[in-house]
Amino acid sequence: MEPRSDERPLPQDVGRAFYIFRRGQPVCPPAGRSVVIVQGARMAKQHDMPEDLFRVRHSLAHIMAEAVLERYPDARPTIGPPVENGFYYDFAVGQPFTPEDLDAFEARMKQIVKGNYEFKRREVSEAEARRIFAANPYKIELIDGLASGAGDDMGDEEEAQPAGQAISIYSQDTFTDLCRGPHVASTKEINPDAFKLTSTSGAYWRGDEHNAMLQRIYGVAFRTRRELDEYLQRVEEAKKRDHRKLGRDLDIFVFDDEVGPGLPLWLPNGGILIEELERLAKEVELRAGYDRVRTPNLTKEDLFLKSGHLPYYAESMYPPMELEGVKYYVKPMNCPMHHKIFAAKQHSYRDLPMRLAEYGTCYRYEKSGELFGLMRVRSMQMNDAHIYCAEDQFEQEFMGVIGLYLEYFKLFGIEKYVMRLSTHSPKGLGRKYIDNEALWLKTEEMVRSAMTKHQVPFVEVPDEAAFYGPKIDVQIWSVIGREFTLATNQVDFAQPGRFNLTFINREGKEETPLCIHRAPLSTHERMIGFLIEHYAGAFPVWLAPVQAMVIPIADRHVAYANQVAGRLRAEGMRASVDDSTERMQNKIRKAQGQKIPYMLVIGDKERDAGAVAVRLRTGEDLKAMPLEQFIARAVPIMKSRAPDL
RNA sequence: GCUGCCUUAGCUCAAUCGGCAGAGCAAUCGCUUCGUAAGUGAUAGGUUUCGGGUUCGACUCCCGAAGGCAGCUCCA
Repeated sequence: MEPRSDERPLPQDVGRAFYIFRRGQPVCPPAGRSVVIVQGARMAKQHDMPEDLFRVRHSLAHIMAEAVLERYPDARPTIGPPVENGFYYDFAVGQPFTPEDLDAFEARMKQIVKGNYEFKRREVSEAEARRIFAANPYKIELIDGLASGAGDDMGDEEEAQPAGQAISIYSQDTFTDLCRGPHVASTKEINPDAFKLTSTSGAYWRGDEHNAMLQRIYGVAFRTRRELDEYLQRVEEAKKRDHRKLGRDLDIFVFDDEVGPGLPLWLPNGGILIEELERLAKEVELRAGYDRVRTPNLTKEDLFLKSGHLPYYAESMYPPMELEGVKYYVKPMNCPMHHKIFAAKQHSYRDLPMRLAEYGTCYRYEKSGELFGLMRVRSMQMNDAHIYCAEDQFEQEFMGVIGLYLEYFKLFGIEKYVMRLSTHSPKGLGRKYIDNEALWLKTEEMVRSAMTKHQVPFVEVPDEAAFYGPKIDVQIWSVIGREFTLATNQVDFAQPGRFNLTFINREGKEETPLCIHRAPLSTHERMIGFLIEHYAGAFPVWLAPVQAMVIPIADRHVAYANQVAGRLRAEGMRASVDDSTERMQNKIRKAQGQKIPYMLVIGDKERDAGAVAVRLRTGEDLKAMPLEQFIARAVPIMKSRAPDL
């Protein structure tokens, strides 16, 4: 088996796809609980990770604040929670921190830890808390929140505390912080060699870009030096399979400054990946009853006004071009045009469900800082389709799409993902979301019950829906740990009405269909970015840009090598001949570097016997075998899209 | 977009205090014709990302822009 994208271990004891999200990050389950809530998960936060680590990380955040305040007395600590692998603390401070600051903070923290200071908890009245933190407007704001029953310095606003509950403060050495705890009893519980400050960055107060920007310092912390080293090692290893690096090494894609940021150029090897994925999608979608359509990359403004996209998405659309007084937009999604295709004909209930598929190319003007290799780009080709169905067909259609997800994940061996039911939030109605709460609740329940009935595990996260309806997103992680939505399955109760889409039902009356937006194979960009990392560049045979490299040992073997490659190509394999003047060893090394599945070495013996000596990229040497025998082995593996070699 | 950092040959990186811009790999041309992860010689490759400034002199210092990286925000 080829390596999978698993170097960022999931919390232990957690069933796959069964863990909890907090602020979009998966977090550990309560100690001793192996399966966790699927819906509306809210939990006592001190149990998000083993409690001793939670205390250590949380306490280190306070100790870091002490070190920061010693060096910068004007800094104002704001919020500093433990997080996966460590902790951070956000400070309001005049000057951003420098790498030298970090070194100094870390050195000072080690001293403090070795000082064996006690962490003392004290409960204070609201008035006293206001006195203690009078010089820190951020803490005062937190106290305001506590007094009114909102969150605390963990930044977890959803987890409301009863109003009027006692306010607690924690002190160690010279530092006192507003804090719920818990903490270590003494700094001697902290291993001074098992933590490290890793980075600084800007971060908005309370995660809102309209607020002031604070300076965040991240640290990682573990129980032992060894665990810390292992973590740092894992991070280094992960960088090696970063799709941005492998994409260049394997000649899959490039970015060019003169073309523009976020606009990838697919090299021939990338072109092959795209072709293979589209071939897969077309086969699967043909079987699943989809019709393929094609639509323009450009449409008049009116269409996006009608769809309702412009008010919500204008910021991430390329600005319009105006011709003869008419504004045209480059499309950021295909749906409005698919709706128009549905509307082009009158439909009977007998036509439904109607499934319109298109690998459409869309353009979205993502903010510059949001671009990320292939995972977040400005031009993308989506595995898009829209399913128009009657309400009583919804469950089957929606779960049919989920079935496609699962089929693809099995094919690719994707095991680390989470399905997320993204729902609306009441406060976003009319702003982020279509203002029809009844329909939200109804469609959310439709999805929830369909998923539950079919026993597909999911987590539920409010305020993540599309503007037109709830959705099931499939969350995956890039090799460096960033979370992305890979695939999506969205309910749309808004656009069919806006487009006056109707069908004639059994009673002979007009009825508005539901629409399901879905993209199980994501976009080519994100899917391939993910697959590069998932396979660490060692693609299964069917995806490998070069499937077999024929390696003649000496010049006199080149003619036969070309013959072999020709025979393989006749079987539909992508085979090349390395006829460079290098030695065989060097040719093998290069082919290994390109992660080519099969290396076929050819010398006198093979030429004379009509054979090939097969070396797999795993290093395994299958020795010489008749060419036809190799074909009998490899071609079925290729055609069946098997993971084997 | 915001905060910080970075940008030297196709790639990975050097260049002392401001004093002649270098190496490995890759590429090209030879020699070598080899049995499972680097044979060998030579050649070429640079307006040090771009635009200003300071200086006798700038890869090096200052200002601005572009692109990238980390995080925030946002997202397929």
